[in-house]
Amino acid sequence: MKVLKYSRQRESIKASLMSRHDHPTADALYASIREEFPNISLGTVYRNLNLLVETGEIRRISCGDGADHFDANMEEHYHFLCRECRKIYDMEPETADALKSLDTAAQGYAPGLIDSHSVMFYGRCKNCIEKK
Amino acid sequence: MKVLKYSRQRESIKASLMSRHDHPTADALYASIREEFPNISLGTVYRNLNLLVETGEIRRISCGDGADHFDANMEEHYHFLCRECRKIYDMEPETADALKSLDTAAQGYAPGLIDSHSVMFYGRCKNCIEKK
DNA sequence: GTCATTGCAAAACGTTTGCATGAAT
DNA sequence: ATTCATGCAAACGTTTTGCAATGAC
Repeated sequence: MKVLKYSRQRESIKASLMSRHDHPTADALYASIREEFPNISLGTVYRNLNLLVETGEIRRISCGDGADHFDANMEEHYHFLCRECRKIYDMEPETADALKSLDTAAQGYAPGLIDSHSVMFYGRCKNCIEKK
Repeated sequence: MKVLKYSRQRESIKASLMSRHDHPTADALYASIREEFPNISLGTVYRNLNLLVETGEIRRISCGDGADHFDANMEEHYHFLCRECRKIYDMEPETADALKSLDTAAQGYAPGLIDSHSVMFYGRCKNCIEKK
């Protein structure tokens, strides 16, 4: 098994992601990392994001809008993509019941092993509804 | 607003998708349509799949495995992607409660308007768990 | 006749990879 | 000294697009 070596680029990528409250794409993250590391390459950003996902330090959000998004918040929560403004919202389950039901619904498919951190919802957000 | 004209290619794409129980990608669908329309182009398949999604006749499944998948089953159900075998399963909510809780959890974000047909779950399926 | 749809090829997009160089252990 | 990580550029797979020709209405 491969042993990770320290790299300041990887640290910076993780730190940058942790400091954000949005859910940036690799490219958006690349743009902000460049302020600190003007020579960093996009390939390095992708490679390290993949590593960080593998080690469970960050999470990948594939919402189907073309590019993957990333999130350093590893607490149990869902994501909601507004199909109108394309913004991704964090979505905490309102009640323990909601969570429990999700797990129940999942039992038949992957008993005890569902990765419920990755549930994706789609719709139209409050903001967009009110603007109409 | 654009008015759709009849096209046998579009009909065939929809019919082909309706006849399948899996969740094919555009490319997989293209391969099977080619048996009936040897000259159809991949661009046409993509264009029509997009049209059919817009009109609500079929559904797009973006599970983050590289390519979008499509589904002609418009009944309320979720999808589950096994991260090991990469198969997509249909996932009927086990109980009305599970569904209700999902809707409840969604109220704060898109009251009454969440597209709950598109909830995606991720994990490891029973088959893959048993094989270990 | 008008305008949507097609096939084709090229381009666009997000992401991965090969390789020679550099950094960490 | 070994082996992982980097920057760069090229390649990859998926999807979109421009265009002239065809088909639906």
